Amino acid sequence: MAEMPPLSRRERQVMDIVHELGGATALQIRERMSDPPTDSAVRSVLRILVRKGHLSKEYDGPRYVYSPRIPARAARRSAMRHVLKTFFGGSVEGAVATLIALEDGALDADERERIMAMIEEASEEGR
Amino acid sequence: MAEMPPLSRRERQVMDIVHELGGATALQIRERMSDPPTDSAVRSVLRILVRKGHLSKEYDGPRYVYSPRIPARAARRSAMRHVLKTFFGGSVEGAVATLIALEDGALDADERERIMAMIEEASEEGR
DNA sequence: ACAGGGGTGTTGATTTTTCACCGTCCAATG
DNA sequence: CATTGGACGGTGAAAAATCAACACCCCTGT
Repeated sequence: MAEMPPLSRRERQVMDIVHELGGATALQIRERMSDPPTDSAVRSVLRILVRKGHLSKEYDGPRYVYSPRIPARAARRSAMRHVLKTFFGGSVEGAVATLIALEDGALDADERERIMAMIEEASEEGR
Repeated sequence: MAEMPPLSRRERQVMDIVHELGGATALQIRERMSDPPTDSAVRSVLRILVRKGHLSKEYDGPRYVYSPRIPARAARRSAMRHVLKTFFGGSVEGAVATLIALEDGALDADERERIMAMIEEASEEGR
């Protein structure tokens, strides 16, 4: 059950789409691709991803829905940990800075409050 | 100058290492790989990355140092934007939550303060 | 019952990626 | 000098990824 061999280009592209949607059909996935190959090509990589254990198939009505085998929570953490390490030298501070500056100007009062609260809690837990 | 074809597996692995180090020699890169191929193999993908315009070579003393062609700032933003979209549905709040919970318990008082300050500023700017 | 359409898996060929062997160059060593 | 060792790039062959054609369903409607 080791996670071994990193994903190929297409595989990663498909995984990203599935992660973004939570779960998706072959068609939905193909629609979100910028350079869509044949429907059958998409299915090929889907099949591979299932065999490798990264996706699961579930029969929903008349078609299959593919979903990440890894819980969303874990996937999020893993992805975030990776960019944190790769691009921010592990600096949470730096990462947050970039994050809040991303959606230029956004971040309404509510959101701000909730984030502040989260940080409060997080640091209290630490003791 | 189009950024087009996404990187292959190895290419991405190498790019990540170079990003993490800011700049690196062929040897340094090879050392950081979990499954290191031959030195010459590493150099091959390096050569490709340079040709594709993702890396630049600079002669530092007796050897080449490879560095990302894209400014670190832009790379960071781009990477963060991608995980934000893919794994957090664009929710900055969610992303920050995961971020601060990552280094379990960590986040010393200073860091916490600085982050709070940043958020304050960010939201004030918005008005 | 038949035709048409969507959804799926298989297969084999083409393209890309990955890699190590090898030759060169240079600098330091004996 | 001759030799050794590190750094480098070219080349072509092996392996992997990518893809489209094709063949099967299973429906639904004619």
